[in-house]
Amino acid sequence: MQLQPTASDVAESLHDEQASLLLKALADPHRQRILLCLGTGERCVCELTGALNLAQSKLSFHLRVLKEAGLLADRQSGRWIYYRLQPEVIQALQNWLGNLRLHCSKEATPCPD
Amino acid sequence: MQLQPTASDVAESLHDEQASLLLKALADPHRQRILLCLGTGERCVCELTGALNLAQSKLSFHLRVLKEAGLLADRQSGRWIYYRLQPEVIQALQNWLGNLRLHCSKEATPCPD
DNA sequence: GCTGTTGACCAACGCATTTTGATCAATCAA
DNA sequence: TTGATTGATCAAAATGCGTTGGTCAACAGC
Repeated sequence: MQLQPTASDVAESLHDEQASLLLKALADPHRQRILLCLGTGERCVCELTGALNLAQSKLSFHLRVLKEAGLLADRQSGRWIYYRLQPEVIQALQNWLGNLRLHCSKEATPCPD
Repeated sequence: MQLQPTASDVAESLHDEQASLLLKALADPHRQRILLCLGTGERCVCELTGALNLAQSKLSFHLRVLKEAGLLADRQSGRWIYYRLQPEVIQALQNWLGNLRLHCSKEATPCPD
């Protein structure tokens, strides 16, 4: 049973449904801060708690949302759990957005009366 | 007084606050469908109502959210109002996402004990 | 003018998501 | 084994967001 989309699932382009999940996960300010922080490299949860000044259970909740969307991966090392971005998934979302732009400049046919 | 960010405001890169507004606007499935529809070109509200099968006031609400985020522009022609995507804004969001990927692969320094 | 149509706006309601505080499992050191 | 630390999970409360139905302004045709 596959819980999260793997990187290869989304490497090239994204189904609208997957894009929807990603965009929903990205919509929260706390989660955006988490992503910005992880944009500088992998980090342990205990580091994130301090860096972002978030209550532990709140951080854990948002990390889970991001992970379930496929945006984050984690690894355990002893007592610590390290999270990192999944750049392929972000790339796929960039591509999805890019597709929106391809033909959007076509002017509307005027509404008949 | 400037209500929405203009295209040139966001042409190159995006402040985190602007990105936040965009991502929040993108988080709703109805709004995603609107964008996908407008991805094929400019459309009148009355067309969108039919194409997306949305109640008028619901559609109007979501169009406003997207417009206030800067993702859409509109023009009036007689009784009709035509909406279109703002490709520069979408491009800017793509860039914002791209920046996340630049340095994200740096491995964490192990947590000291 | 009057009427029909298009589409924005508003407030009340209801649902989904977030927050909070507590508990629990796993790991490690003493 | 005991106690401390890390981080996930749960239920309840709080918050935020979307929906609904109604009203209103602008425009066009009669």
